[in-house]
Amino acid sequence: MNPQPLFLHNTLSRNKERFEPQQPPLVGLYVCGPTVYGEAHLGHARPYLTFDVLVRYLRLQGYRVRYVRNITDVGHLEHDADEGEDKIARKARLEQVEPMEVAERYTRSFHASMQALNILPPDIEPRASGHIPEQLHMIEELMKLGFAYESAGSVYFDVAAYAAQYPYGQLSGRVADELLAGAGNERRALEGQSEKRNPADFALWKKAQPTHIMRWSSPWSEGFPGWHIECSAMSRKYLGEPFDIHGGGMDLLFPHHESEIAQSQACCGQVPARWWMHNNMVTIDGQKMGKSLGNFITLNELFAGNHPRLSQAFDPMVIRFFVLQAHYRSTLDFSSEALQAAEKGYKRFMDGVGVLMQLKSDASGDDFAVDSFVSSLYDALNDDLNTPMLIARIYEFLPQIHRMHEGKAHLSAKSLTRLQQAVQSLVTEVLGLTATQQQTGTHLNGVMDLLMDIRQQAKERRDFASSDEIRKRLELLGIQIKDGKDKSEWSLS
RNA sequence: GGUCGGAUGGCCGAGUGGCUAGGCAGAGCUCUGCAAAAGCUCCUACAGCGGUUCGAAUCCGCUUCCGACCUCCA
Repeated sequence: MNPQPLFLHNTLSRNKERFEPQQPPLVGLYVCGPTVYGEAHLGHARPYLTFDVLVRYLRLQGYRVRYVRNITDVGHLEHDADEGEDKIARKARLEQVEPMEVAERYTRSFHASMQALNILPPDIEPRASGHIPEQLHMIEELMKLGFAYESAGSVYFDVAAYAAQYPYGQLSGRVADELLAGAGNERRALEGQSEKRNPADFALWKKAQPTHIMRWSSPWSEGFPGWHIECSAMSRKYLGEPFDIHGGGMDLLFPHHESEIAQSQACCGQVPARWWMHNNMVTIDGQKMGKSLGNFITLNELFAGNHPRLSQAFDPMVIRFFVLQAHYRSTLDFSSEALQAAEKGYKRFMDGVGVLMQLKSDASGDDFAVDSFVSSLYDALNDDLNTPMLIARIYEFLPQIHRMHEGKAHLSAKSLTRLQQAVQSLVTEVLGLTATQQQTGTHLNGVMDLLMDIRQQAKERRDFASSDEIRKRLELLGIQIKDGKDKSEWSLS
């Protein structure tokens, strides 16, 4: 248990603030989940990884976290689609399947990728399509309160009416007057603009065009919910208002999260979440990795090494380690070289941790201060989840571990146990890193034991021609032999 | 144009006033029948120009360059 306070950066104040939930030990966390109309890519992995570490750390500290992460399966208007049709509907027509079939397929694929990355599932994973009544209800409330209006079957949020009563733009630093005056709208050609009272207004409900397949009944039209209302309605339903932490990618800051705040504040009179946390983007060649830019690499491509930019396949744990080696609020530049560096570093890291776990105490005194080292590890996480700092401090400690392993340094049983427990819980439970799994069957293990015995006998006869022949031919089969002092080890490469 | 964030050694990436982060690559060494792996050692960078300070990668100003958001996007 860590007695030190945890500081988390709050986008609302642009400062690190000491985290204290409203009703300890309960913590309510909402994270914007994926829109399931395509394969998850590396950029998607970042927020889920970031908040996975947060949830794991909070739980280690004894908090009871309710983690809600939605699945957006109702589709949203696609601006650059020719007919302005629903993203999911468009994909469905192309693939000749039901829209929900597409959503289901990519939801399953998303779950598989998350599991591979050892990202714990959220406690509640609500689907937008399953919460249409809640969204309709919230829209009706907003209309009743005078913050929304109907226009040609669609319903829009009235930003001017809202801004007259509440501060608008506080999260993103936008100035309400300028937005209302249409600043930055020069390049907009959004469909439906003429229906709005003001260009800054955003849709709560959209009337479906005849070609639009995904549609639900509402008091105003057959249509579908607007771009931001699902998160407001679902977070309110499962976490109440206000809840503790709302998370998501930086690109959602505006308009998505700003709109969520406006909707919820208009309804309930307060900002819906106390902490707003935003992870930075994954870049590739200095540019954001994103669907619309077409420069993304899917997680499955990374796991399989199946992309022109990749020289090899990467273990999901290496991807996880790679992402955690950068602080979540910094951009992270992707390249195959950077991943290869992470792969090698990860192996050394986990090997060192593995050596530590095998250590036995044979001393009564301590050769170094375990307590200050362990607290320095917690300090890193307490400082706005500084995972790269945590990793670096463990790396720095690796030589000490090796000195102990060689019998050149010692720790008492009590200190060693404390060290092992701390590293174990931080590396395995919080960072979520586990040794990469080697898939070997019992048959292979048996055959390899036999071969290794034969080779060992050859070595003892100083028949190096034979032992080298075995090693060379196994290497061609993808099995690597490493000779130690007394015995040899093998591994699939 | 507006809002926000960056520029750190060959590459990735921490660090908000003094104590050379760390990883990868590279060099040397140890171990070893050889190889591989591993371990040890070395490699002292902070875009530019001013300013504040005993002292600045870190604070302030200016300049240059880059990115995110302002339109679905993690």
